[in-house]
Amino acid sequence: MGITDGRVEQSMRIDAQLCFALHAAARAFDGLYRVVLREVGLTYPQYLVMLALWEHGELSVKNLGAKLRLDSGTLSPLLKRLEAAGLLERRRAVDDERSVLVWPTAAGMALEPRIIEMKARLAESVDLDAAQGDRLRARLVQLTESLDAASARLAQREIPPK
Amino acid sequence: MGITDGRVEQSMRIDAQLCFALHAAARAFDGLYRVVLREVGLTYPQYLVMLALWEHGELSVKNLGAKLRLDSGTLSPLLKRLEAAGLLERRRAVDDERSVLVWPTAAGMALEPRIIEMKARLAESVDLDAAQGDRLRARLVQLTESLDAASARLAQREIPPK
DNA sequence: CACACTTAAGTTGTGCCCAATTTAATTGTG
DNA sequence: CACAATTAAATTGGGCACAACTTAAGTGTG
Repeated sequence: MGITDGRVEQSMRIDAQLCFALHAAARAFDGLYRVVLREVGLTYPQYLVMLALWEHGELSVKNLGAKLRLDSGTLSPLLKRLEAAGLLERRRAVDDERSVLVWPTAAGMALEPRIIEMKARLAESVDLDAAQGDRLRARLVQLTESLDAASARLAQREIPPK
Repeated sequence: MGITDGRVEQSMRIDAQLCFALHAAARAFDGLYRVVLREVGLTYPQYLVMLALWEHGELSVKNLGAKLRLDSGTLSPLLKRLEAAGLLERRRAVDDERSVLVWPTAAGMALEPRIIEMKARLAESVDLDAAQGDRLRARLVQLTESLDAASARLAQREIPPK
């Protein structure tokens, strides 16, 4: 294959890819959530938005994006769909007309207990020790941070002249 | 918030979500790869396809899908784009006209050393111990399996009548 | 005050992902 | 052999993710 270092070549194998394993696991989780979320008519990202709103009551699009790591290009149409579904409302903030506030409607709030019940069923179905899962989660958060830092360094190096 | 069990409510918090951490890490990895893959004009899924082709030389769309966990709905247009870019070729298999075989062109093969060099730069930029990374990968593979098993169980329960 | 700069959402375009459906080829069974 | 069932790709449609750009609102400095 035109390379001499066995270790480098080894690192090219798909099943050795941490990145690939990460994607596969994320998609597997997605698939599982999709099955149960279909009952309430939500997609996984929509579920994350509702989760954030149940926790915080009201959020600006910007804050929501920061929490979910999504930009307005993704959120704007997604929020529009949730608004059309009657689960949340949107209004420009009075003190700063640039920002848009989002909060759950009564129907949106009514969804929470159903989702909690659903998650209980899910947790039961997946064989995953809670403590172990939390350790894994912590390692993923740490990984995300170091990846973001690396991205920032690379981006900076690519556009170095101010 | 209308629920009495503190632990259940705790499990609703976004930052407690393994699933969310997984997504965020996958997207962070994606972002990092995007920066460097842009130089060679590949997206991350396209890169995975090329990786599989460098390793196996020739694959059917079905086999490719099994390895990458993608279906024809995703692969068909993606492969079409890679073909248009001159990186691979496609042809119906002679022994079974249903299946389509895919293999890298010379230009596609020529990309491999560039990618290897690129990955070396990446590895250097990300602060990640190799052994630790591999342990994490193994746990993710295991998680994926148990999630898939749970999905299969749920799907079966939902459409029980034969 | 004026004007450049910055910030927040939204829009557009490209690509990915999946579900559902379609088409064509192959296989299995009476 | 005939014909139902299965299989492999491709297509269609909805939604997510991001880059690049636009618009409008706020900020800061001369």
